[in-house]
Amino acid sequence: MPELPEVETVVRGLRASLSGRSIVGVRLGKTDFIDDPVALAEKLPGARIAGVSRLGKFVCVELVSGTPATFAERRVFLLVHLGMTGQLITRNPDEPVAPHTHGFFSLDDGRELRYTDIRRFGRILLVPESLLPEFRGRLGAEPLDVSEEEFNARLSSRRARIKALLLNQSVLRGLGNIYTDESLFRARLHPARIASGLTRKQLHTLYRSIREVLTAAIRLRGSSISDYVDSNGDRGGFQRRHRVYQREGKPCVRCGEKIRRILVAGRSSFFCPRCQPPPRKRRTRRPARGRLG
DNA sequence: AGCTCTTCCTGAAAGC
DNA sequence: TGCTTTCAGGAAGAGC
Repeated sequence: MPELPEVETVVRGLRASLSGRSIVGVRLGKTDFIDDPVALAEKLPGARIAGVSRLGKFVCVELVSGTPATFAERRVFLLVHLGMTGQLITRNPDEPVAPHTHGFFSLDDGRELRYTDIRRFGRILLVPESLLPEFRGRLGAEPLDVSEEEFNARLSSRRARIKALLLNQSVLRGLGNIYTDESLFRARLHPARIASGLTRKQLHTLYRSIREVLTAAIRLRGSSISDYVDSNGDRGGFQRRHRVYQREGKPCVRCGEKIRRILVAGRSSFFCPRCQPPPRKRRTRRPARGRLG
């Protein structure tokens, strides 16, 4: 499932191959995951791709229509969220089309950018330049850009479980199930720990761990555990470095204890019960047994 | 504020 | 073997 490192890898590939190209045509299949398919088909043809960047888990394609010298210039951003199984790949039109390909964006050099998404949990939307700040504002901080001070401020007063907060895109944008589990393992923090109960030092370690995990994962071009491939259709390599994710029952690389899986915030959460000790059980007030308890 | 539950969707895996 | 059921999961929305 594409998280920050996977999306970053896709973005780097697209930036290299799409920058300066123009979109000359749009063909769509199923459109239930597209906010406004009509607008997409109307506004994209003729637009020049001025840049490709990443906004959390969104691929952000900057499009410019019209001639720069005229008032007709319009800058819009094509935002693509890959969901669980989304793929953005550049192909030649004569190459075979993968099943579940629902978007074809023809380019002026003869190639096409294809969007494939088996489960259609992805999302495609167009955001005009004027509304981009608002869109960005609804998302949290970039995990690799956020300062340690802001990171602390966003977590230290929250009473939710740390895993739920790390997954929440309005707290930090870009982390998903794989990288929260891997970061928490490296920080030796149990996923169900309450954020406000963490010490300064634990938050510091977590901050560092997230950076280290994401940086290493980007270096290996992401994790391919199911459908993820980059913009060339190539798999990533970080799945070989997972220390807890999908390793239930296997020995902890640090202490040998069996990795466990529990549900936290409705998500499978993998952790080492020895390296990441569970939080103290919440005191449940029970009626006093005797007269004075 | 933050929890659980539900919905979307498909294919893999488990169950029978 | 083959059909049916279950499950996974990012995000949003409902309801508590």
